[in-house]
Amino acid sequence: MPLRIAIFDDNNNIRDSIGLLLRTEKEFEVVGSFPHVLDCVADIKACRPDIVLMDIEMPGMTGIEAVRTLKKEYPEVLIMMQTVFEDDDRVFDSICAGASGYILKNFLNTRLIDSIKELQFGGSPMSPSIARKVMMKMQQVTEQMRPAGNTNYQLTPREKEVLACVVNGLSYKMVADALHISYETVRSHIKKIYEKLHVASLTELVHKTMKERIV
Amino acid sequence: MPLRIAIFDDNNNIRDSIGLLLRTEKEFEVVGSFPHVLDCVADIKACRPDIVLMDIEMPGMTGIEAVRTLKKEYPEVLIMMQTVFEDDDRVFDSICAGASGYILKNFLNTRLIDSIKELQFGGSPMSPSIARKVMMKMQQVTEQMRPAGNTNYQLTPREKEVLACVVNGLSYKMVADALHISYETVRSHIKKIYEKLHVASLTELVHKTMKERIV
DNA sequence: TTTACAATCCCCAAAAGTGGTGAGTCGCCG
DNA sequence: CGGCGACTCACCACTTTTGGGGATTGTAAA
Repeated sequence: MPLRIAIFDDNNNIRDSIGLLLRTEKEFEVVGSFPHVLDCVADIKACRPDIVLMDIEMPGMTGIEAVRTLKKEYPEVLIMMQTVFEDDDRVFDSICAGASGYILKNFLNTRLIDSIKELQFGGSPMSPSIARKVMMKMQQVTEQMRPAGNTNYQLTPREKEVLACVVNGLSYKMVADALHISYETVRSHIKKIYEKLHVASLTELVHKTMKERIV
Repeated sequence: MPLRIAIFDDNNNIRDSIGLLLRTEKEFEVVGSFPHVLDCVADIKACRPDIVLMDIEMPGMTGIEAVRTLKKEYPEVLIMMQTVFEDDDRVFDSICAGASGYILKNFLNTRLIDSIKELQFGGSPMSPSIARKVMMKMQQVTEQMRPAGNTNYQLTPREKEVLACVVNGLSYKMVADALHISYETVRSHIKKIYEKLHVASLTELVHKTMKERIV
């Protein structure tokens, strides 16, 4: 079964040359080639590609919006972005929008085939600088996820369960019901948790728990 | 000026063969080679590498903890992880801890030199499957950053003030005091907010507010 | 075996929050 | 001007939470 590929690019020459290039590979089949993304959902619906090559600069709807739209409708389609410039920020955005790979047009001739195969087999081909950017963003985000880091309050498993419940908005009674224990037991746990987290009310508790990503 | 490289790996053979391999490149200089990471901070302080090759499985302190520690002390040092198995999760964690690249030991011979150079010139060499994992995590995280996106609950400025207070753990009385209004007024605002956010208790309110990044 | 602690349950009195209803002032817009 | 909405305040009845006390069981470490 061949790998079905669709191309979106406003430049006819590039579209054609990509098509020619891809046709040199037996297992590739170019099933669509479009100069804009205004009808991209309908286009994809019609040609059913496995992989989409998406130019990032296009008239009308931009490639990155198209990615977002397409990914919402067809999450299983893999999208590889391509751009002339090493336009880090926009490519980065499009990656966040749902693209799985990225390649510079300069490298189309030498790297396109390999990149598509990498994409097909579970990889995410991207240029070095983008990779670094993604890594740093990654680290930055996970960093802000745990502010104090090693804030270990030594909650017991049961206490964590109770905490999870109240944080999700359950009242003591509902927690008791959910965990099949009595109302008074819930209270006992809560009291302990209050001591351990140094709070004195549910609002503080929820706030601290969510801010510090406990439970 | 040569590129200074340090190696951490508990396997002497691997450490030696990596050293030999790297010495074939004129611009590389192996400035340190250590069988464990227990003194990694001191080691780095002593040999001052530009790039660290870090084995992920090691006795005592694990490679990933070492990454976290080192990055705290020497954020400018680039760290490349290496592992025998394609141990996605742990490698992924170490990347989050601050590693800038990752390579499978199988590929050491063929890809190590290139990967180090890629690292040196601003890239983030990593195996395809890890790249994909990172991408997906990236998308998932940025997704949860804006949950519904356009969740506009039309809170008035005053209501937002009140909300900010209660979310920070203040009781009604304290809010009243802080905003120089009466207790009953605070209650009025809270009631309105409850309606607008479709919640029925403070815990739900705090939870929803924090989850959806209101205030 | 004693000690320690998680987990379960109970009671009382005080404090805080919830729901409903009503109502006054102010400023803005048609 | 009249209506609307933001902001302010009040009262009543009710529920929920909080801060003290205490008790029992079982398990696991000292």
